Amino acid sequence: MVKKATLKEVAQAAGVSTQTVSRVVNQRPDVAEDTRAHIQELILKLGYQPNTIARSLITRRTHTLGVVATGLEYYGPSTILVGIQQEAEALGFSLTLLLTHEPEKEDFSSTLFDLAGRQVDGILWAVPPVGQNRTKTVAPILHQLPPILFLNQPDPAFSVAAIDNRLGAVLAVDHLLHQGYQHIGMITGPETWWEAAERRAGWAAALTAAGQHPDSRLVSAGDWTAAGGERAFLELIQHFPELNSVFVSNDQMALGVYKAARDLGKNIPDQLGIVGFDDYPEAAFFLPSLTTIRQPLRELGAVAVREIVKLIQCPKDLHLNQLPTSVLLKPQLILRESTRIK
Amino acid sequence: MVKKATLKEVAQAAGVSTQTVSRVVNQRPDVAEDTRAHIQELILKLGYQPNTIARSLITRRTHTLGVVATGLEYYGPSTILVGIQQEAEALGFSLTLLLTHEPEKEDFSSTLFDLAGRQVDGILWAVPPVGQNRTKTVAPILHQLPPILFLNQPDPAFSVAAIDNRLGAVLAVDHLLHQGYQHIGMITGPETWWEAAERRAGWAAALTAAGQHPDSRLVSAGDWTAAGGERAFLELIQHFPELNSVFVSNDQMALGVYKAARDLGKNIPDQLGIVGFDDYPEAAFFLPSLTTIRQPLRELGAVAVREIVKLIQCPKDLHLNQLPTSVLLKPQLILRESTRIK
DNA sequence: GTGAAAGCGCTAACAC
DNA sequence: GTGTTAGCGCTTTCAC
Repeated sequence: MVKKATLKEVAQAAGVSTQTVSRVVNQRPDVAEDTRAHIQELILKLGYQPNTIARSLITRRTHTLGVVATGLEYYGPSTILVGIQQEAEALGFSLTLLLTHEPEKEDFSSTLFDLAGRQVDGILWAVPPVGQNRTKTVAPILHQLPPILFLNQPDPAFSVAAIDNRLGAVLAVDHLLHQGYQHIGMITGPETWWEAAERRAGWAAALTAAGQHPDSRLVSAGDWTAAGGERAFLELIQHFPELNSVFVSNDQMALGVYKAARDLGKNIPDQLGIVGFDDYPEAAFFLPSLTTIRQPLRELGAVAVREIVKLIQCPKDLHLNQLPTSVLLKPQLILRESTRIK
Repeated sequence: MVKKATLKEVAQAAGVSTQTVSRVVNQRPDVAEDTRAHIQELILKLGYQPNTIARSLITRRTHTLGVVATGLEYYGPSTILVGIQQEAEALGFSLTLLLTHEPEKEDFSSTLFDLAGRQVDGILWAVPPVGQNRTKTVAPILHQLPPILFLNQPDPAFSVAAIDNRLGAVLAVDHLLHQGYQHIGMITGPETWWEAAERRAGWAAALTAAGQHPDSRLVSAGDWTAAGGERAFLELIQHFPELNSVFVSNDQMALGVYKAARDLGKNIPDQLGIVGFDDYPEAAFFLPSLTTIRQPLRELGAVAVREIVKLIQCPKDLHLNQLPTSVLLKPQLILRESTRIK
């Protein structure tokens, strides 16, 4: 790469001070029209491109959001990321992306400090919290960090945007009950994911409300994949042959259940009712099509960006005194064939 | 956010020069052991975090790769991104992510200049090239940009890493022919995607090699989604009722074909053979399971990072004289039930 | 081993 | 309207 032109060089070429060029570059009004035109011409000619890094050093704004995510191979996380990116772009922010692969092992504080060192204006944390160590690890260093917003588990100590997973699960189970299914099993995601825990809790709550006991043996854990869903279902049905419906924690695992059902000769929905979670685009194309819980994932990403930008723009001194924001979006039941009893 | 400690403040607290602190921070050997220990302690105590931006300004290295991608909602692109991120992290690079939504409309050069202004060390371009304007638009400004590598369409003028999509299509069609399917249709992706065009070309080449005419009426375009695949197939079968197999440009669209086949009462694989492309995790769980072309997508991402890092580390003066690199990875046929004729 | 001086590319604050 | 001065936080160079 050839050396790029600097502000100073443009200024010299134009015979003006760097300040004047700076004013042109930043579209300030107080420059004479012909000076501006002349400089603009030189900028083009020299291929001048402002050095964002130098600018950031002095303005203390990078217009960059740090995004920490995991599981981009799954529908949920990648859709949220798309939502984040779109809104960020619309608001003039770019993204620095960090992916973690083993959320359990992750060291919160070093990742956060890394991002802080990069001078991101704000942080979006989309990794499931493991246990309660968020409070323990993050709270004490919060004052050394830029504004941070978590995309899961609401917590009065932090700003959060999330989807009401528990409500989604309740919608799913209530629907199954309403359709007349009696024995409702549950296939959860990995227990380290907050989403998985919430969906399970919603399942339990809905059963309890209906006067049933949410026996933990009615629950089996998958790993978000179809293969995991199949495995979990086979395990479940072995212990509970009378099971006639399952609430599955995501659509991919539900597909695994379809396969197991076929292999066992169980008809969906007559002998086995299934409700998934996500409403990913293929769910409508399962055979039979999958009843599921639709999540506003892109909106979640967009809301998260809007909230963090609000926090960023709030005057620094108010920053810590301010109450953390908390947004909870509602999911929605999508009725299809996998729970339709004629 | 509270004001963070600077190098200078640490130096003052320690009663040494900034230089000495800098040496400690950068793990230089030439510092007395007790000086180092003392400073290290203060760094911890003050919560000092080096400002990467200031460092980059002077070292001219950001250890950041700019990634321009699109279609993260699809399996291919998001898997490539995961591969990119893993390898980048392993090599000590972080990512600045730019997503474009309408690759057709995208203005190459402004995006590239934007990234260059952010001082990324290298650029990974994972957006499909529209027509031939890559050559026209990018070539003339190449000398003003950091090293750039394209994740598609090989071109002697640029460094590229890609998967041999054409070969994949040939594998698919040859397999169908070998299984005895006579009338082989094709469902392509959007024509603006290089991958789609290549797969179509491979289909045509394989048919031609077998003495058949690749009639363009045997081709229908989808949009990578199951819904699009269904639509494209219905269109196809209406014009060619004798069609008994299709090569579908990705697995999601293949799922749409399954649905159409069921609605038309066509049995897979006896009356309709189907080969997909991607081998995304759910393909093995389709009913019947889907024969498809597996792409080494994560590896593609990893290779791309390795190549761009090589370019970055190559001495600047050799940079432009050097021949562009080109890596082409091979896909693989995965045999399953959707093409099995007993 | 350690420090002083210079400056990366840019903008803020003020003077004229 | 435009220029001057100062300095963001750090590393480089070279002196001691």
